[in-house]
Amino acid sequence: MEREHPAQLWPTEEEDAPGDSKPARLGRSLLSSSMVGSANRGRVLQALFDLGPTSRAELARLAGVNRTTISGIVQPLLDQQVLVEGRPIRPSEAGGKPARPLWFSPDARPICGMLLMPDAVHTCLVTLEGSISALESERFPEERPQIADVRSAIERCTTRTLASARREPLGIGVAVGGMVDTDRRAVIAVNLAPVLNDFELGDMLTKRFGLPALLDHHPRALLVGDRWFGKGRGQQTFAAVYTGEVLGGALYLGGHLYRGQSGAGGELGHTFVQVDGDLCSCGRRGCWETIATLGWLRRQARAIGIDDPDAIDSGRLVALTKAGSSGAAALLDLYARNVAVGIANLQQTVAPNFYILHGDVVGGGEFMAEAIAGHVRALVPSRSGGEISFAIGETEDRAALLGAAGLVLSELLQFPL
Amino acid sequence: MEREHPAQLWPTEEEDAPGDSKPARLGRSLLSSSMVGSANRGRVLQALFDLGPTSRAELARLAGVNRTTISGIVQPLLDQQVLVEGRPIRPSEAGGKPARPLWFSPDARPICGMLLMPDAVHTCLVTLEGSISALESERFPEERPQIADVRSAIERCTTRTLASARREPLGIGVAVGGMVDTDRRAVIAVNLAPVLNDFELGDMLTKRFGLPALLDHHPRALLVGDRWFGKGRGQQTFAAVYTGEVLGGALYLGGHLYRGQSGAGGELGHTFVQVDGDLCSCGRRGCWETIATLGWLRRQARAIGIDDPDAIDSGRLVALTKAGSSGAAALLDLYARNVAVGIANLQQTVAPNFYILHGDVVGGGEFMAEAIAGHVRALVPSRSGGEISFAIGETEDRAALLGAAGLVLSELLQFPL
DNA sequence: AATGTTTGTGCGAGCCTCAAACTAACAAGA
DNA sequence: TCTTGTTAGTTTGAGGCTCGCACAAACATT
Repeated sequence: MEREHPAQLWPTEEEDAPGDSKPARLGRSLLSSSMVGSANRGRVLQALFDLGPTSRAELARLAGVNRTTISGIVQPLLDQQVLVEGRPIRPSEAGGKPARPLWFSPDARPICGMLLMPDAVHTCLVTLEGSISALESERFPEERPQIADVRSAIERCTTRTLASARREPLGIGVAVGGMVDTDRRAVIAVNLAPVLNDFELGDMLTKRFGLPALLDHHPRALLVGDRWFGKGRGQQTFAAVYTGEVLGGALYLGGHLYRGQSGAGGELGHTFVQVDGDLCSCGRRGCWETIATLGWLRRQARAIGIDDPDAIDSGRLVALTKAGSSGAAALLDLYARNVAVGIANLQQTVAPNFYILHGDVVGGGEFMAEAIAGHVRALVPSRSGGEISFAIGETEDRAALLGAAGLVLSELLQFPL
Repeated sequence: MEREHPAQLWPTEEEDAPGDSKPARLGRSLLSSSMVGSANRGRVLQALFDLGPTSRAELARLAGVNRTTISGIVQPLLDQQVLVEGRPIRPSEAGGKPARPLWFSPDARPICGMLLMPDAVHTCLVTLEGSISALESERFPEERPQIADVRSAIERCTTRTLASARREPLGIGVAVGGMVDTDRRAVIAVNLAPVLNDFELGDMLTKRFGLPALLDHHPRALLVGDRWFGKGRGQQTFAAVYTGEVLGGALYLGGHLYRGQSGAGGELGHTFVQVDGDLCSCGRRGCWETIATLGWLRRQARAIGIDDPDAIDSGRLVALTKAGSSGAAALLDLYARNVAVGIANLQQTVAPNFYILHGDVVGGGEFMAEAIAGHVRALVPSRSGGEISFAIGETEDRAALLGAAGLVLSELLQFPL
């Protein structure tokens, strides 16, 4: 792996150091001509992601700019082997010079994606085309792991993955199954793994591997994975919703990943849907998590006498329903309704209008998604311009790692205006 | 009122006509040099709003740009009398040439603010400094009003207000007490005033008065009023929450007013906080409106035997509590808690961290706001970087009209990047 | 009166996009 | 086969904008 300049996709601005010494910014500061260059380069690349292989002329038409502009932006990217020209496309019957579609080079620098869970770490390389390779995993010691164990496990895993990279990765993106401070790039807390509390993983990775590193929590990573590599491709506004043992969500609003202060927001699991309802693990009452998690589903399954209730999930529930179990059908409907309640609230609050479902629901397939969609539509007062649509995310393992890589991509493509 | 070029604050771009003929945009299209000019002009003006009167050198320092850049931006604005130079400020003891603070000229073109309620219309002029003048009102006929009556009432009212304008206003902003389609600039529906349903007010105003006209619903107008003229001045992310006979909210996220598809979003009143709870006016059960409106408060007041329960509101509730009524104190606490539930959900979902309270709560003053704030803080799981703060908005009449004017201002200052 | 400091203004350089002209590569038809 | 029409991509010069530098203006201090 030869050594390259750290950030060449969006070249050589000195990045705002964490301890930014500049005085409080005026809004965000003003634009300069060179920023226009960076921003437009990012937008062209983003358009390529959204459209798939596209010629310069087509890009120029869609953007409403001059062809020469696109050529000027694209040429350096071709030189850097970020992009390549595909084979000429037959012109229409009107004739004309064949267009050469541009697409991401397989030889472009990859991104390292990392998934940090309570019990293990997974790493891989992701190309700009969205293919995964060099997948590695490392489990943490089960008995009272020390932070040193965790650090060395992460280091080993990452080292193995990076060894497969032919070019230096653009950065490392980490999806964390817990709370994250995106500013400090640190893990705040991970349920069931107190060893990870207050763990400055971002700094560690940057120091150890000399690469930019970004952390975010799991649902937000799923969202950006969907945005660049999945069903959210090309969407300007949508939400990702994760269900399972816990609930979470993330928002992509007006072409930007939304993060609240230091990465808050999207903590949907602990919104109230049943004031003074059942006790939640957070100590409050009536959180959405009390009625829409797998834990709730298991309790209900047991109550109505479904076989092996501890192993119930959307997949089995759909199978039982299709096999004719009326009890399962009723439970599925109630579960779908309960999930839909939280989504309906999100729809009323920010109206993303498009939802990508992740987690347990994926196992239930289209059937489950349709059940939820139906309830959401019934629970949201109708409104003009408000068709609500749903999609199912990638399978769990791929989604999270693509998402982790997507965090880096978001940072590279979204020039901060 | 002499005739001027329609949009001179942000001068002479041909605006995107409503029936924009350009093909589907690439994300949003690329930046050009001239857009940099417009965007930077907008940002400088925004900074002036946020900072108050400020010299060129100071602006340049805060923005981290060259002084000449600011001079270049500001000079045309001085020529157009958008800005004026204030009197020189004494230099510090270090000496130096006295700075000349820039501020909005009282002779700058004003904005026409309009508030459309079920029973009446109110109009006024708002200067860029935020002062209100030429206030006019017109009531609609009480018995079965026809749309023609409403149109002529609005025209008369607007004409009287505009007659007082020394320069042609920059535009007309309308706050509507009901549902709005911001794209079509039309009223969709107003509770209790079916005559207003599907009323294309924006087009009518533009045709009749030759001015740009913008509509938005009431809570969103309150938010932008706060942003430019009120407690939200200079904030990058915050929320406005309206309580009273109905509930509503609006979001300012990352320096931009947030609108969902065709102006949805912020319809907090019909988020679920009590699944299968009391029947709501919308036909669903357990909406936030069933536990946090004045209607709920009146029912509770009657139930516990408070004097004149039909006239209860935050103001009286606080007064009774301070006078020592334990029943009122308990009711106040419950009311504050119920309001806090919806805010806590909003905090968990988008984490704006700063809330400006409008509507009934304003009458209860700091006491009421503190009660709500306390409950919100208790209802939100604690989290790093998450101090939640509250402010009380302007009194109802001023807030809505300033907000309506703020809609126009947002459009002028936020150059769409 | 001299010195130091800060504000605001010309001037040329650099970066970026745009318009127009030009070359390259194809289809269709005489 | 040759001409015409069409589309893709490149070259070149013009115009906008910001930046750095130098300079005049206006103040405080000594």
